Amino acid sequence: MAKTAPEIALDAFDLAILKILQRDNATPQRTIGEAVNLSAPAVQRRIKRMEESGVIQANCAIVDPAKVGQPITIFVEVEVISETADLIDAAKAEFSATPEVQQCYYVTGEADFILVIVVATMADYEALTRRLFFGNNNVKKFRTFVAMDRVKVGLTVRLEAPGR
Amino acid sequence: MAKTAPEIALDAFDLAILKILQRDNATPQRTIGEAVNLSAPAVQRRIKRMEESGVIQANCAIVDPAKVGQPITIFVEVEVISETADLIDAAKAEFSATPEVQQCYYVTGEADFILVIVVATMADYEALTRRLFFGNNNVKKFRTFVAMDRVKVGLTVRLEAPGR
DNA sequence: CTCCTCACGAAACAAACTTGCAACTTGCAC
DNA sequence: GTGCAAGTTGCAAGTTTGTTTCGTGAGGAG
Repeated sequence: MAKTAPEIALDAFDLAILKILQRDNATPQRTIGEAVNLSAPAVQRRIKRMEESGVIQANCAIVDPAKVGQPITIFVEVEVISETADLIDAAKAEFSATPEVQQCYYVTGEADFILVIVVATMADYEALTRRLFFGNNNVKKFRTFVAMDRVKVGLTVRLEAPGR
Repeated sequence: MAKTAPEIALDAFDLAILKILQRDNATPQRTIGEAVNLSAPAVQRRIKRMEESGVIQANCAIVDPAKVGQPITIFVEVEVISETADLIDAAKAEFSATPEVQQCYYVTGEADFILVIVVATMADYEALTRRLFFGNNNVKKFRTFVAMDRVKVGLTVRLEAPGR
């Protein structure tokens, strides 16, 4: 039921492998092996273990939104009226199910949710606000930030040096 | 120098392929071919074309930050004092070069930059604020939002249905 | 000291990717 | 309507890559 989470321990080899895969997971295992001084099978076993343990969550292609007709990235801070558990869960579910919502975080501070939204046109965004925010009685207010420049985009995680 | 951007046109096949790769780029081309009714070589050629044209920006492994000792995700809205081109560029460069900064956007609205930061401890974040914000004379103020729940995380882009 | 467990490396095996070629479809000029 | 040129497809062979198996050696417990 619960997803297998064996809480694996990672050594310097694993981190070095992750560092490479995080940048390009099409790198041949043999090449990785040469880079980290390990044989290809050893690399293969470690990758498999990290995938099974959830350290590697997914292997996916990163698509340029602008090249597929979705050039607008928007941040939204959402403030809700009532923070009861079921209302928050309902909001999480709705945001998660919306394909235009690329990322959704439940946060502390002056807002309750922060959304990253990718759309084709401002009209699309306007329609989305009607549905997600104005159509939701529990949304008190929301603030919009339109991205002019995607300076740095990725999900790359910092991997500390082996000596730890 | 300039990145090759042949501005390719995508048809329904390309979108269907992208949709699969966006979720799992380790899917065999043969399997993709069966799903979209194309032969494996045809799929391969389309993927290659999309990679060369920049539609597919990268192929990478998604690492769970919590599993590698970086359990804290933080949003920061940064407001600067002066918005001259060189100062903005300097800020972009500094944010980009900081490994803890996972994402950085230059935005319109009540803030100028929005950052997504991933760190191991709040002490690390505190040290980072000293360096990035208090140590930068051009930062007027910044607001911090700590993520309690990463409800939806990804860089998946919505791909409209073939009929277009 | 012996046994057990575990991780690594080398080689064989299986699978996937890549390339060349001929045939088909599409668009356009004549 | 006819013929040409460009692009795309599918098939098949060749090559690279990923995967499994087996044997070896390094700790750790009894």
